[in-house]
Amino acid sequence: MIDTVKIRARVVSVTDRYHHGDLRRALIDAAVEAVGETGPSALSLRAVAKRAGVSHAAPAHHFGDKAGLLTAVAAEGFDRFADALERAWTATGDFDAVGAAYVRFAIDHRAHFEIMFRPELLHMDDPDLVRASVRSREALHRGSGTDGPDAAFNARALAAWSLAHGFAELLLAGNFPRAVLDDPEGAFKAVAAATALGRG
Amino acid sequence: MIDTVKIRARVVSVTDRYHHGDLRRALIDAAVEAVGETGPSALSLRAVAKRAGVSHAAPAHHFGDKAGLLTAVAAEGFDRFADALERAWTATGDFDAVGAAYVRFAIDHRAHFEIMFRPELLHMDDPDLVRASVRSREALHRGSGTDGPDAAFNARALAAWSLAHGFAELLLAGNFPRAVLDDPEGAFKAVAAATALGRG
DNA sequence: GCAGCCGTCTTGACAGTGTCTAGTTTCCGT
DNA sequence: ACGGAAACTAGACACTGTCAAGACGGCTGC
Repeated sequence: MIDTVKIRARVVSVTDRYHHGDLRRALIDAAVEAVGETGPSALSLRAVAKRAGVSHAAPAHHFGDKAGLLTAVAAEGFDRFADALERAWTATGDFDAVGAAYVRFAIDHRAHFEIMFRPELLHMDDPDLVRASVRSREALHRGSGTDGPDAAFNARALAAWSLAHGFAELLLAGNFPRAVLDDPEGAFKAVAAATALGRG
Repeated sequence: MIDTVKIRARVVSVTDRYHHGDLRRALIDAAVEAVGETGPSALSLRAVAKRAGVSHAAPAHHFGDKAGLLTAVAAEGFDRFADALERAWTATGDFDAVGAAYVRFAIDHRAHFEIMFRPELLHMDDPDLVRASVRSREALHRGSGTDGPDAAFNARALAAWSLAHGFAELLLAGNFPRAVLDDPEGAFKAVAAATALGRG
């Protein structure tokens, strides 16, 4: 308890010091914020630095370059994504719910999601990114009832993934009517039902 | 015949003149080329201008700004997209083929496709873009057997669109194994078959 | 046939961008 | 207490998109 207080005090007071304390974390948060406001294309590294209250070159020290920062965001996103999918699967045990969680994540963590599937913005060979993205792929395969060694070649697995991903992408891009936006998870379940991919 | 020759000769010889002749067309082509090489995020208006052999500010005159150029590319893309979907539908009359055409288009016209569904890069209120995108949406609804007044709210229509779109996006982003890349249309048909969305 | 207009394109400038280098500040192990 | 290493700053560079002003040339009205 004493430790907790100590650490909190340190983190707070540390903000205006030369050594930030946890600048890496702060930069990721600032990047997520900025992406949430302006989209990933318009993201400026200098604006992120300013938001975190550090000099314009500080991000490069922690992430190498712009793609490095986005890679860190994507990796964090994939980890939370895997958590969400696993949670939905263990709670309900059917694909409808996992797919709905897929869509829900895209909406609630839009900034992360908009970066996660953009290879040209990332360092695709980053170990953390690879680990996290494999983790969420596995969670999804489990959730679509297509677990196993050759899940990648399984038509059912590809169908489940494509359906959820396409739904999420089209939704975020503004291609769906109001009714879908009002109840995205319900809409997705209706869509999944229309494909007989329902329970798996 | 004489006219054709005359026009061709004019277009060719006109390239190095002060008045380009069809700079608008040339800039769109150059943009598509550049996007195909470097992706949409790294697209530089100045690089496009250089590629077309004109000054760096020439694009702005025809398209207003960068988003204007991309909007023109997207509109052209949606028109060709609608053509392709309509062709597949009238030729075969089933959804499998229309979905396969969806995927085929994303691969063959990757540069167009990568721009078409990125609202933050476009002027979404551009009349040409709206017209063309509505056209391809209608073609798709026809192709998924969900034509009619309330097609947008039809779960089956959303399912078909989501499936094809998700498959295409995931494929382009490099998330599918080699086997899928070798025969994308066949893979999609197998995926569609797994959903009971097969014939419509 | 030719004067002038207007659309087409160029030139130059500006603020903002990512990234590199060198330098300054601070922490931490000894 | 001190020396090395890590964290961060400051300045510079080439490049970006956009804007204003000007140069050019095809077309229309006479």
